[in-house]
Amino acid sequence: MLQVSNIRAHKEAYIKALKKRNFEGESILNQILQLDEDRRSTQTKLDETLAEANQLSKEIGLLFKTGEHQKATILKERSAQLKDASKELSDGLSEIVSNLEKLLYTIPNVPNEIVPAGTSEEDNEEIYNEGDIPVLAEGSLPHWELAKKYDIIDFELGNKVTGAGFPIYKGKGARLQRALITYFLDKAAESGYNEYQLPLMVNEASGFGTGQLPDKEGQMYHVTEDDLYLIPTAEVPLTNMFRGDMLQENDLPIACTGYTPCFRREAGSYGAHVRGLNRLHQFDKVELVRIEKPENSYAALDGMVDHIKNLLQELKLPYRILKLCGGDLGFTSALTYDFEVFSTAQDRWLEISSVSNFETFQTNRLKLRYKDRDGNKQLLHTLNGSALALPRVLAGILENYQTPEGIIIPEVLIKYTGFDRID
RNA sequence: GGAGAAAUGGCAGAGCGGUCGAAUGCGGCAGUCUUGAAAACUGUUGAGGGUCACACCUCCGGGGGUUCGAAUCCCUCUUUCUCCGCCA
Repeated sequence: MLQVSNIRAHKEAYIKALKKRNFEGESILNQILQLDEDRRSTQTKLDETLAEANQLSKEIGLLFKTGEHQKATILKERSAQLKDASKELSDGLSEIVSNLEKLLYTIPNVPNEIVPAGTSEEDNEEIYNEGDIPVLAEGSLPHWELAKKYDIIDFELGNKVTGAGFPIYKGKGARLQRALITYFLDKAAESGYNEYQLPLMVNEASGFGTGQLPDKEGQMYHVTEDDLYLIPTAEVPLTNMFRGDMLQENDLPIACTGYTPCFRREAGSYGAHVRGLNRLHQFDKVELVRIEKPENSYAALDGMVDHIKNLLQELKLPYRILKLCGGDLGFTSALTYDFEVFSTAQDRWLEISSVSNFETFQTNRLKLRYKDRDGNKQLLHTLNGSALALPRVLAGILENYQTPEGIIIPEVLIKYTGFDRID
């Protein structure tokens, strides 16, 4: 959520930047500024009325003490008038504030100046790539065929137990998953991230804090009986641990990580591109979250990119990094880099990580601030990134490491899997 | 799930329906003293809105009510603790 004070100060720049994500902001920003004016003037009137009522109450109290009941009764009438007036003003104020917030919720984050304009993923900029795309032997298979051939992932069984999009990993498939999780967590610890084990359901306030609510309820599974939401990513519990906090300068930066299953409804996604592990309702992911002072957040974003690069180098998977264009940028993000692994047998790139700086967009909702050396309170910046999302990494490993003798396990994983080949 | 008790500032802990945004202690910050530190002493120290700055307004778990006036009374929800039940 943008800050009204910033909208006032940078209106023209914001309108221009929002155009990069094809958001026409001029009229809505003007409405917001107008509502904010109304808010303040109504608040002032209300304050004056309440001040008079407070004063009056004190006088009435004194009159009762001195036994001047008649005078007190006269003042009580005035007090009743003030009460009516303040009721009206405060109702009006609530309505203005609620309208103001409704508008604020509809505005996406302002893209960073280096974000390219664009309308879809076609316009994302490839900024880096690494790793050779292997030339596979004749008869090489897509990962869902390999999964079946080696009996390591059972899609039908998951379909039977739960439904489409809930695969069951079996045997070496399950162990490979567990190996990847441990490997990713160990690497995160090496980079200074503190590990957490998190709730998989969150309350409404948390969904709101990170921007899943309101409006994007459809992405999350909702447990209506208890009004809880299954997390679509560990970002939600990780970031919301700090909701409402006032941190000290020496608490910063905060770097935390957690492995969780992630649940996504993905309503309306069907077709060939969601086959196999490409898109699931439940998948595993190790997530990184950082809370940074504003002046450090972009350096921290680069650090996260380096961390993920290192994972892919060690796994020896061919990958590329994209800088998302305005049209493809998530609602809450100011700058996002996507990592994609090449799926050789499918001949397409699969997104396996998304790393973003949200600047103050989340912290403004979370009321997450710190006190700087001079005692000034400032909103912090939040960042997060997947490191990594398991299913597509698994897909990449299966497809890129397939040989006629079976699937070779990447070197770095062997100490975690305890086997070096799936056959 | 049932019965009872509680929820106050960073923490601990007072608080009669009317100068209570809230005693006191600890902690934090600043100063005096000291070569330095500790101790001692003095001062200061919640958040949000608003203002050039004051004034002023709001907040004592959340919401509602009674009253001229509520941290204080009533209703309700949530959470925590104790006891009982159930349970990996």
